[in-house]
Amino acid sequence: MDAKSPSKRQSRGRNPRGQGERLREEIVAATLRMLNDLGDDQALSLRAVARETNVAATSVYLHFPDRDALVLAALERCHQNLMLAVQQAELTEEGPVAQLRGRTLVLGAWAHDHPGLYKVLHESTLNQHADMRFKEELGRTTTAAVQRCMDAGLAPTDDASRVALDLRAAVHGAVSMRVNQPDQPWPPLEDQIDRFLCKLVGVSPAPTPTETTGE
Amino acid sequence: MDAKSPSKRQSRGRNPRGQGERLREEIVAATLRMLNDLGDDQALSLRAVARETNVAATSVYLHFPDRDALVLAALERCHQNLMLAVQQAELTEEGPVAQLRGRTLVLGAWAHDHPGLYKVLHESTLNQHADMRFKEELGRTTTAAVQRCMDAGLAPTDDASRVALDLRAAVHGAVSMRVNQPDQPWPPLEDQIDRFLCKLVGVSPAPTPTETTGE
DNA sequence: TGTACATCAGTGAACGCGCGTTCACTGATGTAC
DNA sequence: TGTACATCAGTGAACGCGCGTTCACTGATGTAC
Repeated sequence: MDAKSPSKRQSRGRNPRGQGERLREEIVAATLRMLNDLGDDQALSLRAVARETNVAATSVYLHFPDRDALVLAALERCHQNLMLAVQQAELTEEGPVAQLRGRTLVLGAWAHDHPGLYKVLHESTLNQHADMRFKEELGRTTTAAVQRCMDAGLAPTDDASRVALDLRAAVHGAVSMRVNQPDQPWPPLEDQIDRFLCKLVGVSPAPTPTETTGE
Repeated sequence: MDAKSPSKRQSRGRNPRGQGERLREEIVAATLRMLNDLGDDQALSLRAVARETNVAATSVYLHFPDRDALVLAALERCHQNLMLAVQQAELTEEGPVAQLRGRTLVLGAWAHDHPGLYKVLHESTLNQHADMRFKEELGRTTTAAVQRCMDAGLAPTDDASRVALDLRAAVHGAVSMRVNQPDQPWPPLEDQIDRFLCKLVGVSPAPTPTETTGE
């Protein structure tokens, strides 16, 4: 009899004519929520997404040809969100080094806030079986950010794509370990990222000596 | 009529009296083979393992209380194998730097040879839901290897466990990216590992005979 | 020596479940004439 | 203005499948007496 009653679904009601795409959004949102909880794309079922959306399982097929298409669409949306957060961080900071640091820290923070999604995006078997070329953007923008540091003379000139790859690998590894073993007593990610920026990219130590982040 | 006939299982025959534990070994071996192919523990079914072993599904219960116990036992075995390979590499090399480099390279090579197992061991959701404390050994031995470099004056003295964690994170990230996106055009892992050793640990460049920087 | 019994190594049928997907359908809202 | 028809947004029942697990069993080999 209540909204949370598991035995019988709320009717939810249908969208007005011409607004059918709204359901698509709700389905994608539910998919992202569940993928984040599960941390594994294979564990997600189309039927569970439908239940979460308060909709018949068949209704999902109104917007997605099959389960895999649904998951992939959700992950592309997820990647867009992540890229947006990273760009936002870059715009907030001034100077190439602060921008590179800002975007890297935000990536770490995003992973901390959405550990399951980070896992699915970067570590699920979908990476092998599906076309996820949209992910290449992250590599390109990282290289560009590193290149800007070098161009400004704030990092030793080197092959920017190679340096960016090293940085990306190190940060991904640090994040991955934390995401996969959240109960382990990890030291602060921020400090580790700063070490990577110093040692791998060669920028001078973080401009903020304590924790006063920017302002 | 043939060994590979999918419709009807070969009888396989039973083990002689007192040798029942052999089946356990076969089941674990099949589990590891399949986990490596799948790269995901959730995708592995007890029934599939039984089929692969040419045995009734119920026979698995003779040696493991349930599916999860089977997977966990296989992963513990898997970790033992990995540790053995790493130790072996360490014994082969002479000097703390060569030993650290050797163990790190072997870890990378092992991941390259068993990408699915590497994924399951380090990136599966089992890490969150099961007790995999046996994995802590890898961290301890890495720290010890780094400490030996510092003690010998071959790396700047620092908090060895912190430096080891940075190295481990970086290498894990580099390996993880390659394992998860095997079709991407990655540069040689060996070079990347050498850069990590130089930049993160601070040892002098690899003693490889190619350009002989420090001979 | 025979024979009853225990143990060992494994089997086959059955259970209930959730899954992805297909199919024919419902019922409200718009539109052509 | 009425009315037939099209479109839209979504439903409910059904399909066959593989799954984890339980249960009672089989049949060979050892052992006590």
